[in-house]
Amino acid sequence: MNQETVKRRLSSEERQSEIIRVSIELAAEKGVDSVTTQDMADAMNLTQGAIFRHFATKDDIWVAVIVWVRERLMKVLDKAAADAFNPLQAIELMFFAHIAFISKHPAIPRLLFSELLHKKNSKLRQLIEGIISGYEAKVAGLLEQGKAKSLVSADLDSQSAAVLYIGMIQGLVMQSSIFGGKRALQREAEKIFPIFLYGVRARS
Amino acid sequence: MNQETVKRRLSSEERQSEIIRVSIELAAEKGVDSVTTQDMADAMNLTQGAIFRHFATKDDIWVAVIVWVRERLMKVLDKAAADAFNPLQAIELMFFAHIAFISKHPAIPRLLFSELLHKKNSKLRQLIEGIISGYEAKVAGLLEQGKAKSLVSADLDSQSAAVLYIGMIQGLVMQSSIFGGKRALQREAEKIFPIFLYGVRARS
DNA sequence: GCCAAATAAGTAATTGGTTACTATCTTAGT
DNA sequence: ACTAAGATAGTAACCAATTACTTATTTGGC
Repeated sequence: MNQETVKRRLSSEERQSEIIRVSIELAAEKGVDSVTTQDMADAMNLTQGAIFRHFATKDDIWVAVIVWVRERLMKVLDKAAADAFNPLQAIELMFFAHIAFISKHPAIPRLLFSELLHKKNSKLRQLIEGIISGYEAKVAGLLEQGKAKSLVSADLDSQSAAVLYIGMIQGLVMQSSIFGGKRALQREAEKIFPIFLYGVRARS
Repeated sequence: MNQETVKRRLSSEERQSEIIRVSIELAAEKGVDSVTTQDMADAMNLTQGAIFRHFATKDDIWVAVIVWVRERLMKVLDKAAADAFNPLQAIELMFFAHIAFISKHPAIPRLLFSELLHKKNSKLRQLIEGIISGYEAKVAGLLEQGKAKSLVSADLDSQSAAVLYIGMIQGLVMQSSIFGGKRALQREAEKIFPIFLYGVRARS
C-alpha cells in the first residue's frame, strides 16, 4: 500500500464535504436518482455503512448538496454582477458566470431542474424552489432597474423575461447534454444571449 | 359485480394502449422514475405479472410511451403550423399548440426533458434526442424562411433561437411546476412569447 | 351453428437482485 | 485508555421479471 491508498480516517466534517463532492460528481455521470450510497462509498474507498456515520439519511445528503450548490452559485453570481456598469450588463455577466459554473459542475442543472423536485421530500423541494424563485426575482429586479435607466423596454414583463432567462439556461444545458461537451455550451451561450438581449432591450 | 367492474379480457393491443395511457398518468403524478409495474397494474386492476404479457421489459413500455408522444405531438404541431400565414406565425401557433398539449398531458415535458435521457438505454435516448433535434430543426427552418421574407432579423442565429424556443417551454414548465397549475401555464405563455418574438424579429 | 381444441390473457406465488439503513464489533488517532 | 471512524454482516422493503397454473376467448372441422 503506497501513500495514496493508505486508509486515513477523516473527521466527520471532512467526510461530509467529501460525500457532497462525490455525490455531485456521480450525479453528473449517471443522474441524481441512480446514485446509490454504495456508489458514493465506492467513489471514496469506504464501505457503504460508513456513509451513515456522517449523514442520518440519504435525503440529508442531497439537502446538503443543494445547500452547497446554493452557496457557491450565489457567490459566483453576486461576484459577477458586482463588476457590471449597468443592470443589463449585470444580467449578462451573471448569465456567463452561471454557464461557466455549469461547465465546471455539470451536475448542477440536473440537481436544480430535475425530478428531484417532484419527490415528496418537502425540504429539498422548498430549497430548490427558493433558489430558482430567488434567482428569477434577482433577474426581474435588474430588469426593472434597467427600465428606470431606459435600457430595457418599458412595457416588458420582467417576471416573464426572468422565466425566459432561466429557460435559456435550461435549453443550453439540454442542448449540450444531447449534442456535446463543455466547449459547445460556452459557444452556444455566446450566440443565444444576444437574442434574449434584443427581446428585452429598449426599442429605439 | 356490476357491468363496470366485470373483468373483461382485452387484446394485447388494447392492453398496450391502456398501459401507455396509465403510465403517462402515473408519470405526471409521481415522476417517471418512481412509476413501478405494480403501480401500473393497480391503476388498471391487473396483477403486476400480467403487464409482462404485453411488454417484454419495463423499458419497452417507456419506449412505447415516447413513440406515442412523438406521434401525438408532431400531429398537433403540424396541424397548428398549417394554419399560419407566414413562418413567424407558424412558430407562434406551434408554441401555443405545444403549451396546450402540455396542459392536457402534464407528464409530457417530464418525459422528454428529464432524467430518462441520461439512462444507458440508448433506444430511449435516441428517440428523445430525435424528437428534440427534429423540433429544433423545424423551428430553425421556419426562422430561415422568415429571414427570406424579411420578417426575421437577417443576422439571427436560427439554431440558437431554436434552442431559446425550446428553453422557453422548459422554463414555463418549471415555472408552473413550482408555482401553479394549468391556467398559469397558458397565461405565462402569452406573456413570454412576445419577448422571444422581439428577439428574433427584423429590426426596423 | 356447435363444440372441442388451441390460443392467449390473467393470476398467484416466487425468484434474484438491489437498496437504504442498522447493530455489533474493530481499530486508528489522540 | 478513550473516542469516534470505519468494517462487517446483517435486515426489511421494494422491484422487475419468471414460472406454473387457470380461465376466457377464438377458431376450425363437422
